[in-house]
Amino acid sequence: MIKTRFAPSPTGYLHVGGLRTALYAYLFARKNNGKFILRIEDTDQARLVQGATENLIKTLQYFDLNFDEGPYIQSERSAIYQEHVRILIEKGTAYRCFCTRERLEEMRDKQVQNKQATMYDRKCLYLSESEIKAHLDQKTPFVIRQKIPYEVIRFKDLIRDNVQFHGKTIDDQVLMKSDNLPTYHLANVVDDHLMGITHVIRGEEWLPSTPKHIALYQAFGWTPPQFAHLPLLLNADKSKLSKRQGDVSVENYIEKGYLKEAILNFVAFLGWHPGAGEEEEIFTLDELKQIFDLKNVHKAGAVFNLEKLDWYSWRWQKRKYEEDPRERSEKLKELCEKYTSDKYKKETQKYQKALLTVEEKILKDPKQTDSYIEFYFHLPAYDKQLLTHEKMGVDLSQARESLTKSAQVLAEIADWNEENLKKTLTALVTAMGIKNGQLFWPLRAALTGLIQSPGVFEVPYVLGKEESLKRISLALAKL
RNA sequence: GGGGCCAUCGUCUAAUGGUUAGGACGGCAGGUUUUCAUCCUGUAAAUGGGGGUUCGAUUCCCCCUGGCCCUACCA
Repeated sequence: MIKTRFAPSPTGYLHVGGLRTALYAYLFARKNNGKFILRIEDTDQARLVQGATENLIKTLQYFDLNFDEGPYIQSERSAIYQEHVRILIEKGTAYRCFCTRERLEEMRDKQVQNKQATMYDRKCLYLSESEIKAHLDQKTPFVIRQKIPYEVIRFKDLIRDNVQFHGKTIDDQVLMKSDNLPTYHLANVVDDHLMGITHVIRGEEWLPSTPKHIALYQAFGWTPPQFAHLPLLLNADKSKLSKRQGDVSVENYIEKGYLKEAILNFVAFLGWHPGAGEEEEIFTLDELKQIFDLKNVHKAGAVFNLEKLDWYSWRWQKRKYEEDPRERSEKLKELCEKYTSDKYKKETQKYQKALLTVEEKILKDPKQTDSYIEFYFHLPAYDKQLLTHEKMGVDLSQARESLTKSAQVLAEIADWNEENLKKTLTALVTAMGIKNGQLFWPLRAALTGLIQSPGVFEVPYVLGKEESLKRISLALAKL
């Protein structure tokens, strides 16, 4: 039975790279009718963040990446690791190291100076029984190190095929810290084995650690699981995706209004492709479950490119809202609530009408909501040149004429609605014998004071008759 | 310094020992639209370099170059 796990550290938020790792591990398990479990790797007390675990679980569930077991919490499994490291010491594949941090630092400095590899010199490996006993009696703090075998360590990675390292190039890893908590390497191997993980799917940054893990499995006499090291997610400059160069927190993207389907679809395609000439790029989680295969995961890292995310987002919005228009209005409501300032909300009727005219833009970029509707409430200052448009054949005198006539016919509209506005204004175009743009451009510009805005029929409707006529006369005053 | 991984348009990627090296995003141009957006059409844009193997290499092998990852009592 296939079993995969997602094993994040609770450092505060879910990293987009972590989301993709979780997704692949989840998809692989589901595709093969296996299990997917969650394990929280919180053995570093210094990096613990309050509430991070809860947040991680919540976010995973938000994406419907449901786990079948767990969450297992490593900090609660301390006794298990201690028992296992004891076995290693007995077998002689791990040893206590009493070296002080100062000594280690000094040693490393020297090695760097001499352009040597920085590795522990195994001083404590050669301590005699009595020396060890003396240290123990004196309660000298110690760590437990893994004795890396002096031999070639090979393994087959599901994505990278054969990989090998020589033990002599690998440092004797700390397995148990002086606070009696295990390091990643120990806890990870012990847990993966005990939890029956068959496939370790994780980021490529772990590739150089894998021989240490293999050696550990061997030391315990266990069969190692299969490994699949995923390509890294990269910044625009190709370095490992980092906080410094942009948003890496999944929660931030949710906050920004991206649909979960879009986010998932997007990260799924960062480093993976259905292959076989498939050209469709929009897939649901269920569809991904059917077609996902580790064989189609790439080796090279993938730049995390937000422009494509925007496209996915738009495509998913259209798809979802076509399926369910109610969802669209709920989403819109939620976004407006979050992104428009209260001063606009006070003018409830106008505000709501205004929103209708910019719905699509809000969905595409919710944070701009305020600026989309601002002009309805305050006419921006503008130059009279805005009322002209060379390409459309609108000069200042044309603008004056169009606006004057517009004001006349608009003043006579009794029932002020979009339909009537459209009827009246198109009739005016015909009557004047001019092109649409020659009337509509200056009118829209006068009403909005903007170079781009919602349409010329909806704007005056939202503004109301009085305000519309007022803005037209303000424009005429400039001419 | 040591070890390892990787290399197709700007980006995400497809494909194959023989193709006009395909798609998508973005760009540009045009069209629709009163403007922006949407939508539609078109277009530019890639196999890092050098050696092999082969009738033929982007594909297989080697070297180089470049990029990245690891090199903590972090994960």
